[in-house]
Amino acid sequence: MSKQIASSRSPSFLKCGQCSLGSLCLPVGLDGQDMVDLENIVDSSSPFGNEERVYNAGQTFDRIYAVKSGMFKTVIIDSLGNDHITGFHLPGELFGLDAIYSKKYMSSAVSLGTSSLCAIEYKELESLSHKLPSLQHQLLNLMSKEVQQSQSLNVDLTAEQKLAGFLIALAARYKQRGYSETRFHLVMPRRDIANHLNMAPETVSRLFKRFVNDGLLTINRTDLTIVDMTALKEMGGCASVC
Amino acid sequence: MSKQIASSRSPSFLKCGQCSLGSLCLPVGLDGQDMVDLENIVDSSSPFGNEERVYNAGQTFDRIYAVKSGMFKTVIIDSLGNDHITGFHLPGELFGLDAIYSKKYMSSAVSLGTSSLCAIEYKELESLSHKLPSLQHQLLNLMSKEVQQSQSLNVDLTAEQKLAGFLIALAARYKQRGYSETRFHLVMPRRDIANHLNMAPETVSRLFKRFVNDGLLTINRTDLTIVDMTALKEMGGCASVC
DNA sequence: GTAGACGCTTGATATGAGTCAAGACCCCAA
DNA sequence: TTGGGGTCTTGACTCATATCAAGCGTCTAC
Repeated sequence: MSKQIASSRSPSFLKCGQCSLGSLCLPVGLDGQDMVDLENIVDSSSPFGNEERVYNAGQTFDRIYAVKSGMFKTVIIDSLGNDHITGFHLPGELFGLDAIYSKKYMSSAVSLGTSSLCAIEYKELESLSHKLPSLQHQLLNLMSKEVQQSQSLNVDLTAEQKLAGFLIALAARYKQRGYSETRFHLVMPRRDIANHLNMAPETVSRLFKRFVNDGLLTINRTDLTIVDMTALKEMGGCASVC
Repeated sequence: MSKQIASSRSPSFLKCGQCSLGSLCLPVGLDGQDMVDLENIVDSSSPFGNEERVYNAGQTFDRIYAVKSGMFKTVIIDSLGNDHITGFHLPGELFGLDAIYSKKYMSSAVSLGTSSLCAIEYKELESLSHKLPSLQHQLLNLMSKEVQQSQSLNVDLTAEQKLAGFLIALAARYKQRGYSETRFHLVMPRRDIANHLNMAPETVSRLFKRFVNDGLLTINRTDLTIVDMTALKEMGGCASVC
């Protein structure tokens, strides 16, 4: 990828210690010199435009990424050429972790809208983790969370339950980041939501209509408001986040 | 759990350095004193009987487990009471890793047939990982593998593709452990296979019949022989293991 | 042996969600 | 302002797989 990566030393770079996402991201538990050590292995990228690629499946793994702003999706492609969105990544979340074992990216990472991220050389991160117990701890925690989340996506639910669960989880993640949990923008197109949840875009459309009719939410293109959170949670069966 | 756990110092315990699973399990990359250090935090359990529980969902997380012999399944239960088998674990594989983040087990672990395992206090494992770069490396690798695998289970496939993929992956894992990759025992009941793959037991039954009719495999209760691996792989679309 | 239980198989039917096809809406560009 | 391309919605129809309901093995216990 020819994307320009600014060094952490460049003036435009907001260091981890100053970043508002510190409480969600890798720096959890770090301060003083430890924080500086981490900052020194983090590089900040210039923004990505809509649908711009960070890396492609099959590329040699070297870095993991943390979302700084906007949203990224990770997409795997099976041998038949069908693609599947494994996740949408919000600010403070990491992606690329699935490549550690295989040493090459198993998925492609793509920007949704205008988004930016931080890149961390994995080799350096692993070394630094030996020195900094808190960093190792947080890295393992974040990977564990990832395991748990992708496992809970596997449960057999109706389309209705899956979509409700998806919205609840998204709301919770926005809330965690200090945004409204009842009103937010659906950055990704319906097609992407459908793909991620293994359903047809038409089904997503019909379900949204039903949710609106049932007074669970209002929606205007990408502007979504959750009207009855309780009912939505009940419907989703607390599938993802309870 | 009242299960007896023998200390690694007890005579019956086969130490990691002598264990044939060392090349798959945590000890990868360790030797000398490092191996001894690991052995000292590993406890070996007495065998579990069929359907016996190792831990229950909701219990406080303290240990991760490595399968020594037999097979274990991990089961999550959603708020509606439906259970879902997140995985079957073969010798050398770890489970309980999804609990690191949440600090309590998200799933229950259950023995299939007579099986045994090793228990590792997670706190001690994390501490030891600071000291031993190779151990940290392997732990992160195994977690990454787990992420990748559960993600690839999420792709939208037909029942036929899912079952074929499941058998291929199982064959590959047996091969890795020095067993035949074409002939093995299906330790788990049809019901469990169906549950894991999100289908009805009847569908599994019908598909097995079709696979036999099409000359892909022969099956006698739990005794399965893959006759045409190539065709099976093609059918599975290399979904899990290529 | 025989009875009971359990798991597996098989067939008939139902249904949720996919597919196909058309139309509506929205946004941008000229 | 108008035209064109994309995304989203809606309706009609199809199909894969679930569900329901027997029936069949096979194993165990007495």
